[in-house]
Amino acid sequence: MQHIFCDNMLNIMKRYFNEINFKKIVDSGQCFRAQTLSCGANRDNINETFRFISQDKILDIKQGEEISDPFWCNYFDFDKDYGIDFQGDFAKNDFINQVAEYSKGIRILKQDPFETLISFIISQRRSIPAIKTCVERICKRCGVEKQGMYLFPTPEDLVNADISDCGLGYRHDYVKNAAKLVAYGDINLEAFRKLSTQDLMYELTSIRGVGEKVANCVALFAYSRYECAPIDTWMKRAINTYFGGKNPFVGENAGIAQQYVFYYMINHKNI
DNA sequence: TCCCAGGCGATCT
DNA sequence: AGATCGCATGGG
Repeated sequence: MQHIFCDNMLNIMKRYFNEINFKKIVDSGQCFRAQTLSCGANRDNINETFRFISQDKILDIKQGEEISDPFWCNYFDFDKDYGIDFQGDFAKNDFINQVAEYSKGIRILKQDPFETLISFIISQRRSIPAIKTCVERICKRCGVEKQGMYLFPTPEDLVNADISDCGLGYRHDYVKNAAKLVAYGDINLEAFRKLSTQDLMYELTSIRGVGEKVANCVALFAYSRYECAPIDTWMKRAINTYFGGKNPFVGENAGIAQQYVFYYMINHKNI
């Protein structure tokens, strides 16, 4: 079976999935505005607060705290059983074990489609810190202020604002064009939810500045298409280093396996 | 300073 | 259909 790698990795990981790890999610590269709020010296970081922003909601939460708000339960994908009991032989793989241990607690978020689309258009050929800087700039430029934070702009906000000095580079026109498509109703990101993954990918890649990789990110991180596995420079490196150049990230949970490997890779840059 | 970053579109073979 | 190239900017 082609997707045996992904199934095996989830099989390993199910042992660990009794707790979400907010810190890892903040640093996982799937969202760009979540923060770890610094909170004085504590060597165990036991009092760290994590701040998530989605649509017009802000959540401050500490590790171990319960979430009851249905909005955030949905955001953190509580309904998805990451401990799926896959069948098939278990091929012991040292790399899979390392990744599962290292990345345990990350979940695939259900983010706002417009924010995800714009953010990942901006993401191309940028480092994660640089993406965060750009996204924060456009929020501050034209997003609504709330509790000292700035919400991600609506399509209309983005169309009407001058964001030419937000450091977007050649992606500026891509962002403006995508915002116009949504603001003018030429595409309906909510209606995309009921498309097949194949049709969703077709619609997303028809937007200028959206290729296979960015479309996969939007499909996975906004529309929960777990079979979509974005392959960027880090994932290419992983494939070449650990899988002999053959992409193992295929199958119905490929995107989840991909995200765990991605998190491992960006935190092991010396390899 | 130099290299590279969650790539894409245009333009070739 | 595959391979190559230019692209704007910021972080390490």
